[in-house]
Amino acid sequence: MNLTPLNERFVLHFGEMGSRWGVNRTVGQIYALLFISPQPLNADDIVEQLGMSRSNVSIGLKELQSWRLVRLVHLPGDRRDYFATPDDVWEIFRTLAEEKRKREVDPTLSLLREALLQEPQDAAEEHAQRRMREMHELIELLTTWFGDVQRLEPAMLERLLKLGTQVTRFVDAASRLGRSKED
Amino acid sequence: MNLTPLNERFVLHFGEMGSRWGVNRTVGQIYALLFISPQPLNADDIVEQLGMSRSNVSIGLKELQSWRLVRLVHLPGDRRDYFATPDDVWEIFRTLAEEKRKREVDPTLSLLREALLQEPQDAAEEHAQRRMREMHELIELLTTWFGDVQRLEPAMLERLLKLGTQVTRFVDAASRLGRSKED
DNA sequence: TTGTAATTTCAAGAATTATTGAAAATTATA
DNA sequence: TATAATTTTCAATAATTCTTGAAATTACAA
Repeated sequence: MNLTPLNERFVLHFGEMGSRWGVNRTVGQIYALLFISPQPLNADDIVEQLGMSRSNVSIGLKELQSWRLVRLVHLPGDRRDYFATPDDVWEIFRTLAEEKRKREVDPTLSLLREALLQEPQDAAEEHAQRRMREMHELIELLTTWFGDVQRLEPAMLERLLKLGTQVTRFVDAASRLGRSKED
Repeated sequence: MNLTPLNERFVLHFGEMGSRWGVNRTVGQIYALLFISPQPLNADDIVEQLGMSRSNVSIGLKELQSWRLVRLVHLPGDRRDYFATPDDVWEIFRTLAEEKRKREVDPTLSLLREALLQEPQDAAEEHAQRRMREMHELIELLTTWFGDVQRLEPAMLERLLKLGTQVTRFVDAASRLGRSKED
């Protein structure tokens, strides 16, 4: 691996964590390398710096593109494909959250919705369906909230986050004024 | 698999999704079964209903306990171990979030903190460190916020979520009054 | 077009992870 | 303490996923 100790450490860490995040080691490493790189890299740059096969890099880049975590860029007078991560870490977070929802949450929501339409056949199924309803309501609430909040300007989102639990004061006030959206 | 079609569907889905959540198929299935079960189940119940080996169930239950997603219970006059998921889905969500943070976020925060203490050796490292700082700040902000909010009463949390982006009104108001915690 | 550079696909082997039955260990209680 | 019930561990193998070099495909420039 052709990196300074500091950068190697970072890249290796992302490789290791990759498996916990649902991508393999090489995908994690490629992402990490692109994230800290001062300029876009082409596949051969990545091969050279990470010491993995060209085909592996090709597959890994495809995977990262499918997550919309790296974008393809072209440099003038060079026909090779270059890759870069978005500059704005808020945008990265948003993309990651959207993709995770699409892959890890939405299929479950669909299944639950479908299951809740069935007529329970006995007491056990009735109980199971009640549990599924609880799960569905929670996930629905969380994802709806997240989808709404995510659409805020990064600056507003940042302020909201920094405010933290202080917002509860306002939530209390809103409740007293009967202004909360539901219930 | 010894389940009604409705329940089997649910259990199989969790098995499939398991790999995306970072657990294997059997762990996902065991969790799903316990989640919808009207009463706690022992290992042999699980073996019978899911048709997997006793040892696999033992390993899967250990894994779920390490996630604090199932708890061990004992029935009077029965020495076998029974297992159940918490009743409150909010509690389940909270546990899941805490464990995910511990396993998937905290190690990265540590690494970033350590990397940011190093003296950059050249321009490239300086840029890399700047990127790591951006990442660190974002993750720190998100996890701190989440940790705070998570400690709220479920009822308050639910109200907050249902309010959604409406809170931004109050955030605006707070800013105008110079009351926001920082900056 | 044709030739070359660049990228992707593929099939094989390597590595990792999951699953199992059998044996061992643990636990409760007679 | 001995026994029987229960749970865990382990080592073998099955299944899956990853990695690779070579071949095929695609994109582009002359």
